[in-house]
Amino acid sequence: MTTMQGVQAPPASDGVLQRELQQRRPFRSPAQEAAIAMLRTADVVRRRLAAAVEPAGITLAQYNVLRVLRGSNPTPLATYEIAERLIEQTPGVTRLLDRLESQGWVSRTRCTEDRRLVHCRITEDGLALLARLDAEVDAADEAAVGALSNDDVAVLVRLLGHVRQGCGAEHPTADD
Amino acid sequence: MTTMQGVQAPPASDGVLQRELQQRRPFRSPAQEAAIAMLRTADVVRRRLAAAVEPAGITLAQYNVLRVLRGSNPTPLATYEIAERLIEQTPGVTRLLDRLESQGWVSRTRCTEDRRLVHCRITEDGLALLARLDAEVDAADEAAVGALSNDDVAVLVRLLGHVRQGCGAEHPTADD
DNA sequence: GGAGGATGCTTGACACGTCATCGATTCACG
DNA sequence: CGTGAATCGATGACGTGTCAAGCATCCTCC
Repeated sequence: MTTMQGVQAPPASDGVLQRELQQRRPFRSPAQEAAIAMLRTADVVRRRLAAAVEPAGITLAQYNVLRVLRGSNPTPLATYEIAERLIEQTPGVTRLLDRLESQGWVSRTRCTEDRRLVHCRITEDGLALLARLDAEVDAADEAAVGALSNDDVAVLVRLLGHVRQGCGAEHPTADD
Repeated sequence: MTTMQGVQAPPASDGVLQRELQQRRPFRSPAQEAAIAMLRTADVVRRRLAAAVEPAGITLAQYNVLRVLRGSNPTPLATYEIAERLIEQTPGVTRLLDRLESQGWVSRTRCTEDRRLVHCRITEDGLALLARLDAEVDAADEAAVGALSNDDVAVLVRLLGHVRQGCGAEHPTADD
């Protein structure tokens, strides 16, 4: 890219990250530093969210499915529609739903008009569960970005959007 | 207050219904939007990196272990030291090493001075594998953040660093 | 209306993340 | 010296991500 660094990556954040890491060598490029920062940060945020949700007996992946279903409630969603709306794409939605249904948070019925489809809805118990978790999750979100000003949050969201576009992946960012 | 919307209003006490309607909005808070953006973006980036690495027959997690070992080469690392330096913390390093060793990318030897430790080193074949993958991985990194200016990359890295600190998680992440 | 293809879901296989536990080894302290 | 705590690692169990294959159902086109 630019000529300013050969092997030496210019410190995007004055080398703080690098120093924490006890790295013997700097990042090969700013792009690499950014990619690693994104993966690590998301890992930390995911952990934080999972910790907020798991005391209730569900995993973060299950929670996200419930959020999607709450967002469409009372209209049911087909399994593939849930998959499309999840943060992390996965063909494993069927199994997530298996466990959610066995715990009573979700109900499934075979669609009569198109028997290939399975209509999924969140139950009253599921809604109550989410309502109980909202505060915890909001707190986790706030903890994650609380150190940032409103402007910084907006900038962060915008830059991340550019990154997603650059990776050529763009599907809706929906949940509730 | 909230604009009514005639979807089958359940007889809820005001708070409940209002909450439902609020959740029809895209995001409940800027913090939530940012958290979701981070998770989704990292997912996209991880996919891109995994695609760059898996044609060579290793997973992204295995690749990251090899990168850590290359970073310390020729000094061997104990298993727990590898775990500390991985991007995503995991107690499963033993199993990652099992597969890497069986494929010949890594060699392990029981430490003679402290028999609890297992010294792990990357093999010559492992180094060659990484050398072959460097270009692919660099390209993936560039693809991810290529849409951003250098200044934007620096801003992104800085903001992500603040988020990590806010989550109160600081552990090392080294790779090469 | 019947054949072929597309669609939606399920299942199986494997790797990984996560937690709990256990065995082996080392070290600190009495 | 010997006991007990701490450390390191392996292992088992469970949920999930990922790919591939299989099955039922629908649709299109002949």
